[in-house]
Amino acid sequence: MTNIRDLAHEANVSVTTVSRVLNDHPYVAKEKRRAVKAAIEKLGYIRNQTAVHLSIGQTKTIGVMLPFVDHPYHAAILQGIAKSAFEKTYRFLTWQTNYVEEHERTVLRALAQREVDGLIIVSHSLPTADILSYEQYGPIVFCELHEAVSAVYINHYSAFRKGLMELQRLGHTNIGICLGRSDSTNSLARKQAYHDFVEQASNDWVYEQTLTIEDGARVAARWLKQKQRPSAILTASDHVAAGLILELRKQGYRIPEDLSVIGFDGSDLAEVLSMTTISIPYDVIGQQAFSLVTRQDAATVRQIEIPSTLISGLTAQNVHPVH
Amino acid sequence: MTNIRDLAHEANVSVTTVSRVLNDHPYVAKEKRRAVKAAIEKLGYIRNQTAVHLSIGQTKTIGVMLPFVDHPYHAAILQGIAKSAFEKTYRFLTWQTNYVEEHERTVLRALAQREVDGLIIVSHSLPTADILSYEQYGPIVFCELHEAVSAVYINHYSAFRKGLMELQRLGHTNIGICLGRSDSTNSLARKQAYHDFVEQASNDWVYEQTLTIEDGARVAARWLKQKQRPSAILTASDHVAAGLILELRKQGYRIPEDLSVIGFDGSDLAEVLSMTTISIPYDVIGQQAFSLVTRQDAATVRQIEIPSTLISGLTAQNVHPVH
DNA sequence: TTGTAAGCGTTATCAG
DNA sequence: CTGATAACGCTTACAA
Repeated sequence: MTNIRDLAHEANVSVTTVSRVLNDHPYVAKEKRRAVKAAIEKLGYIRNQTAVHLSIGQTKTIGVMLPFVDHPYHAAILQGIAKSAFEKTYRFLTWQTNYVEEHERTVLRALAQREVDGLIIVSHSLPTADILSYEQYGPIVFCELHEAVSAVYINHYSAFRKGLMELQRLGHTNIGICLGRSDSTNSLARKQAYHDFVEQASNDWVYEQTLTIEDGARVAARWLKQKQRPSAILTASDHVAAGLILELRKQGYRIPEDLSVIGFDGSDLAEVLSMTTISIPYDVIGQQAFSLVTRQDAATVRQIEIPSTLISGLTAQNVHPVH
Repeated sequence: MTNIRDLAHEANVSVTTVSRVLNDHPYVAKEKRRAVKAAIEKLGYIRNQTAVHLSIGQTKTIGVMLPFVDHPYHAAILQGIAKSAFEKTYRFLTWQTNYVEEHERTVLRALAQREVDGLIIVSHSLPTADILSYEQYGPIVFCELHEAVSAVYINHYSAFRKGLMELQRLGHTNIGICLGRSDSTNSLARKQAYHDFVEQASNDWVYEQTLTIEDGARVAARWLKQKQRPSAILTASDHVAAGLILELRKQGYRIPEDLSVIGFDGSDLAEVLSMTTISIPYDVIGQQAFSLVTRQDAATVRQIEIPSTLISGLTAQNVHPVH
């Protein structure tokens, strides 16, 4: 493997000059520059990035911690990161943690070991304070809102409020909600919005621990068993909404006549089912998180709120009058 | 930042001994080992991986080239890679190319520059030969079948055959197919299967360039306009099938009564729509590709075929007799 | 404009 | 068992 010393020898210059040519520095005589380029060509030289990284003390790589790479909205964030990284000729390393704390620790260790210059944490289960103790090794940006951390986030309180308001505008008073992981920051904000804005809020109508299509079907089963049923349900993901809708239709119920349903994410699934949903620009989250983690003044805490949008579909309508 | 020299000084041993302790080598006296560990603790030492990489001449990182990180089946492959990489304490760098050749070249260059030890190419548009010229820099594994390359692949010919046979079993003779990118290896294999196994094969019933839900809706529009319509369509992705099914239902047609549809991938979408589909274990592709690219004898060409499975759903049924 | 030489933080050879 | 010392391949003062 040819290195810059070989080049220097071949071109009859010093390694410094070679390095300068390689990095497009000024102050290199035309002929020498030409000579170096010729040597590069002749010897088929290719720069060894690892050596560059060691020398400059940076890897030009950022790390991404997320629970699942193949969940639609995490993948969408990843795609935003990929886009930005490519544009700025950065690389990114991805770690799938499955929310396992020991796996999350591996990611933090990688930052400490200088494998990456900074970290984007899409979602985590480790206590925030534990994570922040690694900030000494490099900037850390979250995609969920916490106090005193840099974050690019969705205001789930106001996003949920949007959905609840829409249902109330349609005349619904008996409204239920589906939540994801029980104690996540997001779920807490959503629950808060529910209790703040829905007068008839009832814990019987809070369906917790719903994440997948199957969970949606289970919500349907529970709804069917209830004596007092909500006339509308606001979910925390299009997947759950889809499971709910399709299971009820399979049972002969009509959506939205028998139950209004609003999804969350604005995914393909929502589009396919002409779902009313709250759309989130996940790719923008990724892009902003990337730009935050690579700023010069990355040490400064910065919080960027990403707006959500209600998309009207055919799964939520005026409350069905009781005969 | 404390380094092994500091440790050596603190523990009163040589850097070699420190390195040995760090790497759990035998032949280190108990007390010295203890002394080094104490020094590590005291100075809060953390190993610099970049230096390790430069020294051992490997990065313990593999690169992944794929067109879109947020397309369901690419994401599923990625998740398989993520799983295997984590288990073997490897890292992986992801590049999203959007099928842009210049972007694909960037990835190859990264291999040459030793940023990664090997490459997994999920899908590409660059000529295979161009890619293979980079094999001198490290092992390259494809997720599509080509001659003389290591690959983990789906036999699209036989997978499509499965779908076509199923439709014929149901009595269909007028069968159409949807294909993705026109000249991709996969499309060619699928077209071949179509012509080999369907007697009434007709180019009017080959819908090309279909990749998204919207494309599926366009297939529906075209199908509606045709005088001679196929009674069944085998698609190349659940997304396309979903667009087709939902658009036709919207227009008042019944699936499968008016048209039998078979999807491809075995995605969430298929599940939601109770679709008949051909399921592919994409995560397994990722895992196998990873194990191939990290083997000792990675230079040897190895090809691993991944099996596909027909999943019966409610979107394909016996051909509707003409009255 | 150019070059010498000292890092960057490890690993690994080889002699003791 | 242990330790000098030479790599690994590049960047960057500093001096000329």
